[in-house]
Amino acid sequence: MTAYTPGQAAEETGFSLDTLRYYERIGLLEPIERNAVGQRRFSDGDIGWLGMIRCLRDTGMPIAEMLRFAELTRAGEHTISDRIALLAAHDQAVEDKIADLRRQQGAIQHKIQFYRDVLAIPDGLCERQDEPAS
Amino acid sequence: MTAYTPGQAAEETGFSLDTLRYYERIGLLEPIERNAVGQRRFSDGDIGWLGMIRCLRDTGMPIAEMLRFAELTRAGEHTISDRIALLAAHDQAVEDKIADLRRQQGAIQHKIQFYRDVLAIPDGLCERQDEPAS
DNA sequence: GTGGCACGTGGAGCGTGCTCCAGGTCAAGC
DNA sequence: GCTTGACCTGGAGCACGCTCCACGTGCCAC
Repeated sequence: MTAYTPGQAAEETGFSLDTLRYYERIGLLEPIERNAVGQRRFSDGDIGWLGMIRCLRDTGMPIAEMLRFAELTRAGEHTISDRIALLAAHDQAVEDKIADLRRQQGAIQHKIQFYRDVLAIPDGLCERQDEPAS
Repeated sequence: MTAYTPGQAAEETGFSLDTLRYYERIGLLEPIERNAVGQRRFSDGDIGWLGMIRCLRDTGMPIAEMLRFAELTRAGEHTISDRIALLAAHDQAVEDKIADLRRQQGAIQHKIQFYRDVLAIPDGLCERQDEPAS
């Protein structure tokens, strides 16, 4: 079982030192172990949990909901179905978000093509270009 | 050519009245036409532009970059290739974001499956469940 | 023993993107 | 003529998620 200094934990997880302290402060991390002089020593478990946090965060889960997940996790095995529900809802939210992004991306690509077409028109032939609605 | 009251424009575009005024204030919209008593009347062109804004906003473009796009658009046709470049870069950013979401979604689904497996283990057979790294 | 460095704490501050508020104008309806 | 409602303005305030700061400790190298 490795112990990570704050610097190593930051390196490993990609969170800044301040963010790690912040997450501990708000209870997203449970209190991190300390060495003799009071400095944090992150465990493998902490690093793993931070991986989960990063995953949830990067998929757009707000901190409040991550906190709820953290609390469920701490509360023990009887909360597993709640955790499944929470994650499944989030999974669906991510699915929806991706579908939305794809849709909007289509509009952007359409617009790019519109501009390309405008550029392709020889100068004299171009009376007046009005932009389409979106 | 229809004219939209602020309320209608909000309805049509999904932006709040305050947001519409805010966008005009910061220059994301050019100054909206006013009627005799100083109330805004949005044109079809405004509504179309707001559709573009919504599309860019919802795909995560920061306001500063939308402002740049707005300025290019106002500057005239000689900026079209710049606009293409801007939109193409954003299109790529959206593509990357989607790929990222898919990757992280995989991890979430993996975790859900892990929890489902835990639930499937009959009570006595379960010595101790440690969570995987993520 | 002096620097430099990695860490600690509590609390303030910040960037983004709105959102709200007080106080006022006009038009329409009762 | 009074209320209601949609709008106006300038400016303050807010939610979120960090990020920075001042000041202090302990350890190691020179």
